[in-house]
Amino acid sequence: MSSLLRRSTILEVARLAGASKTSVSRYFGEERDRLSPSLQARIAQAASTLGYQPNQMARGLKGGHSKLIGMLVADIRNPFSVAITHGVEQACRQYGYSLVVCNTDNDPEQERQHLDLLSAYQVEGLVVNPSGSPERQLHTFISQGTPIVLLDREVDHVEAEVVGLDNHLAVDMALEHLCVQGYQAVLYVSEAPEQSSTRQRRLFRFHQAAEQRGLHHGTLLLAAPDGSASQQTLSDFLVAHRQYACAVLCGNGNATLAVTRLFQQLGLALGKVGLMGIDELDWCALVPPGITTLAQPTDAIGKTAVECLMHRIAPRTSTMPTTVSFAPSLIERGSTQR
Amino acid sequence: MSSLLRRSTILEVARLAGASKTSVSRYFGEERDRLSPSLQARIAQAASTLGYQPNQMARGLKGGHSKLIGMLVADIRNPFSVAITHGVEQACRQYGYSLVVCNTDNDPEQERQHLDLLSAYQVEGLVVNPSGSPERQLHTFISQGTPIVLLDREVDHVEAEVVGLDNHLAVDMALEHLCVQGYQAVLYVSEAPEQSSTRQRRLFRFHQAAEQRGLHHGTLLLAAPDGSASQQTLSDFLVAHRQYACAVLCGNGNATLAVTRLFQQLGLALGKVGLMGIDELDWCALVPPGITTLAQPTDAIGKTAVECLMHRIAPRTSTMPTTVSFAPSLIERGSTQR
DNA sequence: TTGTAAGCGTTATCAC
DNA sequence: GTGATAACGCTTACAA
Repeated sequence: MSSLLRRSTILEVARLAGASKTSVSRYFGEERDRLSPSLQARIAQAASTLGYQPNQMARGLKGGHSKLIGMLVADIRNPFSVAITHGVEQACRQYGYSLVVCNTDNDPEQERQHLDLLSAYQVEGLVVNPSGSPERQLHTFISQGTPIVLLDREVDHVEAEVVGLDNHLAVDMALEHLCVQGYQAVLYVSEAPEQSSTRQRRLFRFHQAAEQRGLHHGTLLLAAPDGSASQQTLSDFLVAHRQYACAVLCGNGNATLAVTRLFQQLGLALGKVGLMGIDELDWCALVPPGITTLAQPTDAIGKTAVECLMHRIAPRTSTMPTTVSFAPSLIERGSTQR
Repeated sequence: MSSLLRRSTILEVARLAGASKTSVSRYFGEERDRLSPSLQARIAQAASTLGYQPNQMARGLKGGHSKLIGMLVADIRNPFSVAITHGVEQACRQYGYSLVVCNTDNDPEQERQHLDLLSAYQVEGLVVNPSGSPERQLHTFISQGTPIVLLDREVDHVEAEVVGLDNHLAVDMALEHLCVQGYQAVLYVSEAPEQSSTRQRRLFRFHQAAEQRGLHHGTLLLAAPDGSASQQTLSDFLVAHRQYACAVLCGNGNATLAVTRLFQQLGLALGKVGLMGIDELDWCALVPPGITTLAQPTDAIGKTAVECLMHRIAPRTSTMPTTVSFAPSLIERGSTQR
């Protein structure tokens, strides 16, 4: 029975095994092989009877090896973020790291605090889905040699890999699909683009590509949560283009949610007025006749982010690219069927 | 400009401020008041020019004060869990603690690993939404004096506060509502109840209360994800009770999702056949005519969990109750309107 | 009010 | 192969 009051230490294991601290340390570190089989056995035995487990705090103290990865999420209640977090966590565990997840609720101040904190815990790497532009602090990490990966959003003047969706491609795929389905006028709906390079990029590409295709188009920036203004903008757009087949393209999951509500408030029939969203959500299949989406490969994105980190933590020969973009996959449903 | 290569240490601050390590330590600890204003000023000055921040690893090592709370989540992709996690994180931050979130994907083995890990990081408290029955390990924490709070699910033989919904009340409220709306036969749908005390409790109370009310009732345990068997069970129930007004009560969010899919596959009209779910979800308002739910006060639950922990970490006069149950709130929508 | 010095549990650097 | 021993950065008696 090993329900001691105190965690046992390396010294106690060493004594019980008739060995030195060093050997026990080696056993639990990278150098187990250097120990003779008999010593290994004794240590294993002693450790198990004592229920010994190395104290990570002490480990982190000496060599700076906290075995911790920090992750900053802009909005943890966003299903997309959750999916990515899930991927990141899995990958971390595979590499023997633990993940400290911090949620910033899109608040730059909280973001700053959390970054300080993660630095205080000596995280060995950082996965950041930025809320603001914490350039200074990220530079601090970089200059200390802590690798950083940016998720989904870039930060000015911070050189780090950026992992995320190929926004250019995503918008193109969306418009292509809408055109094929015969829609002639498209309204793009986005959350406020100021804070997010991804939102800006999608928005910009939308203008560009819609122009190229000769589509009638407009933009709706979501503001007030009650959606009063949005409702007006949407119906104005539909009226102005009533001679065309109209569709709405949503820039992310939140936009899709908001617009679906608007459709219901306005009594619009999905499909008659097309609806398509970037980001796949649980319920997109459930709102009849189903909402067409562009799904992001969230697990792959998370996994890739961690891989970038690992390559930089234990530097190999190959240099990594500075941007990794994934293609979305089209999930076709009734909302884009006229 | 403070972009040094290495984090500066307490010693450097002390030197620059012309003070001792102890004073600097006091300044950043609980004893700032004991220092003379002039000393405080000098230290503040020095610390800020050096960009000093105490190393939490070192702090944790000496006194065991890691300022870390560990949280184990059974399924991080479940919106309910996310909401709770959000609440827990906020509360932790308020108390000056950071949160390490570990997801177990409902896998007892992962759960064990994560518990070992959290213990290795010297977490000062634990919020656990158990996947299995990690009695042994939880006891280890308890015997080391680390307080534990159980979320939503109990674990046999582990004495710890349990924070969650008042399941008894929730089921009663649901049945009451369904009765008032004129439904006479109710099918209860649940995920496998083996692992979860909450699921068991709701299921049990359903039988009991449905019986008391003289309702016709049945049970559907979700198994295969494709839902083939479930579809059969549901339609059988409806056929068997076709002379009554039928409704389905879903035991949690996943069940609601699954059942909503079934309704669509079977072409059932919401309301005609009643549908009600425990757990509120983003999209419940969006599937016409809206799905009636019982919402859990997730923020309150998360906050309470952390408060329990804090009371035990810094023991006060009052003893805490061993169970804290919250009442759900009814959100009435069209799916329970005949 | 302030400082000195002894750890905390581990890893890294040398020796043997 | 194995083992002393000195850090790591901080807290905390104990002095002054």
